[in-house]
Amino acid sequence: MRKRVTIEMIAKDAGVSKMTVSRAINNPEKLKRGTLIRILNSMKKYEYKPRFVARILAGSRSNTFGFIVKSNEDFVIPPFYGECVRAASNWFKKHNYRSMIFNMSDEQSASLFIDYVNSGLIDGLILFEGTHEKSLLKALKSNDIPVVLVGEDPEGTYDFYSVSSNNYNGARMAVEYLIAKGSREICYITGIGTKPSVEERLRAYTDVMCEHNLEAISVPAENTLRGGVKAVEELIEKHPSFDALFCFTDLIAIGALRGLRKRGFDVPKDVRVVGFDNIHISEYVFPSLTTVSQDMTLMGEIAARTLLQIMDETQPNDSEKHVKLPTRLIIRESA
Amino acid sequence: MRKRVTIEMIAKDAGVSKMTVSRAINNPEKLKRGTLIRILNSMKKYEYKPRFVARILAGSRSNTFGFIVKSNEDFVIPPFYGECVRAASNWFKKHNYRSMIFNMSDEQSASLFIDYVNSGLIDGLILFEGTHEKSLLKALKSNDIPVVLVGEDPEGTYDFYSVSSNNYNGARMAVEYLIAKGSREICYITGIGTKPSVEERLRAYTDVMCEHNLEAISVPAENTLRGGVKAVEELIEKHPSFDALFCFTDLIAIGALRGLRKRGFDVPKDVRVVGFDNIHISEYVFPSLTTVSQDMTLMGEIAARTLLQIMDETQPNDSEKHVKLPTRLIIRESA
DNA sequence: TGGAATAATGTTAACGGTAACATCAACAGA
DNA sequence: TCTGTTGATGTTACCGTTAACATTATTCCA
Repeated sequence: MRKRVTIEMIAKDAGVSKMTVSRAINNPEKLKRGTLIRILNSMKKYEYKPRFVARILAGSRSNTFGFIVKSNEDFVIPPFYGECVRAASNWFKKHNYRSMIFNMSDEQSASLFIDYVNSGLIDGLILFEGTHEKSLLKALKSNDIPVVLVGEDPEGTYDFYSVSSNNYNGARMAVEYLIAKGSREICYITGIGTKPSVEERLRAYTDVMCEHNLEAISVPAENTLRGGVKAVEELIEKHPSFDALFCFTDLIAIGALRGLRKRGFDVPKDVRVVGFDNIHISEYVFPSLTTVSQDMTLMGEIAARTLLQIMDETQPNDSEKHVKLPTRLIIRESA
Repeated sequence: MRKRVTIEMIAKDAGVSKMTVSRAINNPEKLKRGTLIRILNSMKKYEYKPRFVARILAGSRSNTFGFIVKSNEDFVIPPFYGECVRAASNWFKKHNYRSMIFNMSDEQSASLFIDYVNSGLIDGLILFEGTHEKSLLKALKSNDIPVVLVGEDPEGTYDFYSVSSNNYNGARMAVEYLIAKGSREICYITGIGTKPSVEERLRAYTDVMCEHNLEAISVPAENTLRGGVKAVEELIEKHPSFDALFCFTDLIAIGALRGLRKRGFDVPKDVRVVGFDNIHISEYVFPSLTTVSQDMTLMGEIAARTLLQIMDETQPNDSEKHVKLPTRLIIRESA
């Protein structure tokens, strides 16, 4: 490998000082036309690329945003995040920012990642649920890194921006729909933990059931395909007479479909099933899944836009600090 | 935000020179016990974290590996990669290396990413199929970055290491199984492009069909769920009498299941379906998918191990430069 | 006990950029 | 013609670390 091309070599070749080359890169409008052209030619000739880490050390922005995700046993990037990552990435790219994805599955990876943050390698972050490591949040706050939480809005100590869905209304729609369809013994497979999404959807379910004088029965499940299978088995054991299932997520619901089939239940004839999230594959499983759709594309766009605004110092006003988007019920074959 | 803690402050606090602090971090065994302890205490007291970019600029390794993936319309990280990313990540983590994921969907993202490579921010890379951008490969080669290609083994100009499966044998097994089951009009939904995986599986299919004096009929499809649906529609139009489908990937196969059902075909009674990859969700769809399994976990481990070996200069010998792993036929409900 | 070998630490100069200030040329207005 | 202003470029210092070499302290053995 030949020697690295540095700004110094370009300066010499173009017959100017380093600083003038630096200006050609960062403030081209401040140079005389002829000088600029000469420098650009030299840069092309040597295939010069400024060295990222040197710029950052000298105090520049990195123009890089990151996504922090938590993988589960089914997917490295849970499909629920997918659309959002895609939309935000596109937004960043359009504004000439890089973006990258970090998998934060444990404390160790958090600490490794914090090095990045502390070094100025990251200008802003989108965090998904399950990645709110305390040490990470602290590092982000103390480095003053703009953050947007997506999908979950924990009104925590750190007061970051957030974009999420109206979980309560979404879950209500689902349960009310099942009741309208004629289901009476509707069980709920809920999520694990004390996240707002878990609590709000559960509350909606119990509220609606209560309003209709129906018994609310819920079992918890890991947010995975297997979690759905296991929860169904538990339900069949404890409450074999249910005629509908509302599930905390599509992943669980797809697992539930499999669990039901294994035990000989027909969906939707014997049991109606409704999920939450509307991940892409839900349209393709059999029976295709009736579900509550979160507008992940919009969430991604809003998150990205918010980060860019924070960086431009045109901070969105506080009323937009915690955005909650409406959900839609998508009716397919499973209910 | 208070002022950054630098190595200088630690040096002063511990009453030593910067260099000694640097040694405490990088070669603690070279210091006198007392000095080391004093320095460690100071570091803890000030919560000192060395600044990543400064180390790299001064010539250190980044201890960071990257995955380059190409998202499709269904997933940001195609599930096929998933297990591999997970396995390799764990391997890296165990050896105290960071890893991160880059989505390389177009030329622009390639050029942004190349900045990273040129800066020394990346010590090694795992590339998945579809990410072999020419400009990227060139940058990797000229920066002497260790690379392992996973899943595809294009014997290209750059001669990188690779880990892939024996596509030919895998596909043969699938088609022979279908024939053994009694299928005769077996169509193949093939992939797009001239990748080895596409060519080898297609060749295996035509070879087996030919050996049994059966007509080989194939249609191409995008490697997505929708691609599977569309290909089935095309087949029904052109060759409505098929009794089995072999698909280039599970994603296509799952799409095909949906397409078949829409047209009233029962799987496996009317049509047997076999996929390729054994992605996690294939076990959960209905009917669960019979498929050719690639050992992605092992591929990930081998890829990670290879990278580490290259860095240790204990380069694996050339016989291991292009690893091809065996595949297994996983029999489930769809065939 | 002295001198060589070795261990422990210090000093200097990079790494490759940019900020802040300095300089110089060109031009306008008095 | 002189001076003030502006525009274009150069100089110096610094970002925070490590490599390479220099120095000093310690140990070992004749």
